[in-house]
Amino acid sequence: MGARVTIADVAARAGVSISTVSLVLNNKPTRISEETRERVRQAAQDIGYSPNKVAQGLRRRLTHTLGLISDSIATTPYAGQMLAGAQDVARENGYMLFLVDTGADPEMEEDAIAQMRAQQVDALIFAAMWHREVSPPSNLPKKAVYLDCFSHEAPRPSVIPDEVAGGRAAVQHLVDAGHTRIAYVDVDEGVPPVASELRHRGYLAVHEEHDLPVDPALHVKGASTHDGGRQAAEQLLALPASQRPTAIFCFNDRMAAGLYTALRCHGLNVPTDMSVVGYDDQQLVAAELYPPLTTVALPHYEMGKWAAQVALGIRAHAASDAPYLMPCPLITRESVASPPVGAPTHPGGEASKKHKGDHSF
Amino acid sequence: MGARVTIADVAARAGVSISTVSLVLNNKPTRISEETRERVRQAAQDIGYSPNKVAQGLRRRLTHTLGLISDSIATTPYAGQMLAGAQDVARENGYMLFLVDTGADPEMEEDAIAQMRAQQVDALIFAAMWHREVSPPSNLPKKAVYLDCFSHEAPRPSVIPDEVAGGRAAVQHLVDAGHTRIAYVDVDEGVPPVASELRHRGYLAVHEEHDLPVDPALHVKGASTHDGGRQAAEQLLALPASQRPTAIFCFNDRMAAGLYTALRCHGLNVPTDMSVVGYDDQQLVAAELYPPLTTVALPHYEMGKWAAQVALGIRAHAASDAPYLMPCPLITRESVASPPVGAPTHPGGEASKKHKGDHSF
DNA sequence: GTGAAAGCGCTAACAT
DNA sequence: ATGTTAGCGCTTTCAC
Repeated sequence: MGARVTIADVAARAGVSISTVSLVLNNKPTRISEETRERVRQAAQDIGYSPNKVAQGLRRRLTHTLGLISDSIATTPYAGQMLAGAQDVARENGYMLFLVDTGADPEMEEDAIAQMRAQQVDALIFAAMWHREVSPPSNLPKKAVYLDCFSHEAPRPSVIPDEVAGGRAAVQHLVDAGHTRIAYVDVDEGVPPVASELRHRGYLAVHEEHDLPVDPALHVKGASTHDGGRQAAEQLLALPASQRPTAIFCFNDRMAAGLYTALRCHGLNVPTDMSVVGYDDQQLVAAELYPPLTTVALPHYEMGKWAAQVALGIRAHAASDAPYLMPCPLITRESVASPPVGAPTHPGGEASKKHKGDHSF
Repeated sequence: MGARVTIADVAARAGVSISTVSLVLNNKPTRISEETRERVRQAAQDIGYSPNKVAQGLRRRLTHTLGLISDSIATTPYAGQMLAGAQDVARENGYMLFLVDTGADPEMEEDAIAQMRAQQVDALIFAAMWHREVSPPSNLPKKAVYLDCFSHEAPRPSVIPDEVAGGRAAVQHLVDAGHTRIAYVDVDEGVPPVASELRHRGYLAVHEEHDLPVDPALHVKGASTHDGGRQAAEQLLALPASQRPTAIFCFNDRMAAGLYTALRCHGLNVPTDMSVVGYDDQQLVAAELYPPLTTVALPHYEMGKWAAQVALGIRAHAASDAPYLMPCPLITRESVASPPVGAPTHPGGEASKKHKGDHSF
């Protein structure tokens, strides 16, 4: 854009050589008199000089740019906080962020990587909108880092959410509130997201730890949408009274919203008749449900920061190929209460201490 | 990153000078034998050469980068499609996108602009998350363009949604369905968004065109959230039966969701008991309500494209300072039906043709 | 203490 | 039809 003022202009105005200008403006430990330094700084200030980053980049072979390639985090209302995290650490460290969304198209991914290389980015983040395994193009730089995804074929430093711990936290919270019959509304998709099984693992672990029986009828599935949640809830509500859950742990907030709808249609109240915990802490959704949804937050912002920090070498990461597991905090709101009095605690209403390992199916 | 292969390497391998390489790789109309051209292309291909954009940028004084500064579109789940639009245009035209979110902090905005200039971006977009007037820093380049915002002090080409037409479309749709008592659930904020008044203008225009009376009691306000919508609905529902609306036009989808909640709590069904139209077509919200919400879409993607196109000079824009008004399409889903039979058509149940201009309050 | 000069990788006159 | 040369704006030895 306009700013055609170069280092030569500063030098001229300060009556020194351009190398002197460069030296003082970069605070090089070269011995230049404080007097000249001041004169140079003043001159630069006066004419509004700001170094041309492109020229600097060419010379220093460092562009102070960070590339972020994602399938669609930038263009989807879901995981934008990852961008926020990455952006913040970039800015704090004087980096600019190059962004490209590829729609997960391999050809575009490869092209995006080529573009990033051509632009001489100093570091690169390869991100996914939702936690999954990816197969990045072969031209992915060695120094890239994965954000919200990982790859076995092409391992790199990687951050993903600690889904198992998240699932545990959700279910433990329900158990703490007194629930023993807890349903898991799972997602039912062609390729189930890795999160699905991981969260369920957390669900099972808590059951095992508390010697709670696991009722297969309480593990229902549906599409990962509002409507999927609604339909899953209908399944649960169709169960005989003695078998019904008193609480539901839901794969995500969208489905939890569907749950709310179904429950309300049946005249059931959240949380007095049914407790529900979601997952994601989706912005503009979880906190806006009525009542506000207790849920497990996906640490998008923190993961974004982590990725940018290790990409820029500001943060060390373990040498192992194991992804870094970012904690998923439980966000307590108003959708959980004690079970209604008189609710059955176990199938048929008989309380029982089942032996461990009985929760397989 | 790795790619340390330069034009000199290609020249060496092809047995020509670097200028020849440059000439053929840039398809310059200089007469170089087809034979040599092929040899050069082959050599480049063989060693995986890709021109250093930084060096090119320095020399050509054109970096093929587009800067996008926003208050928070990238980090908020709301208007990400603007980014998508800008990104798509950038990519299609061989540009890379520099992104920075400033949180609307003037100091950060100024700094972001300075960074963009220093990076020698070829074009700049200044964007807002929601349609508003902005006061950009004084260092905003002359060639910048506004996206989803505008400024009187520092005019530039600008795109904003055609809110008046959107409001008209919504209310006209309701009138077409047979409604005559239509409420407007407005937003009640310290500084009301410019959209608020504009959409209301559309509401009034339709009433005037159809000689429909405008009942001030039907213009209620609340916070622009789920809960604000819920409370506004309660106000409407507290009206005597004869004064109740049969349809509600809502400032945004979040509030419409709150409306749904309140309606359901009162045992009212959408759309048979009450029709509702929202605004925004917010991703993962509007289509996921139950029933899916008929709403007016904010043309985020199209606005993003427009901004990028005029910023890059691919698209002409009118010389005037008037912002370009992007149409807001009505998205018809399932929240609108005819009014219930027997519903009053006007206050007190008496139908009436009021004279024009009677809708002031 | 400060300046001259070389060069980052590339483009574009200008030669040949 | 192709090569030589002079920079783009900056950093960084190396002289003085």
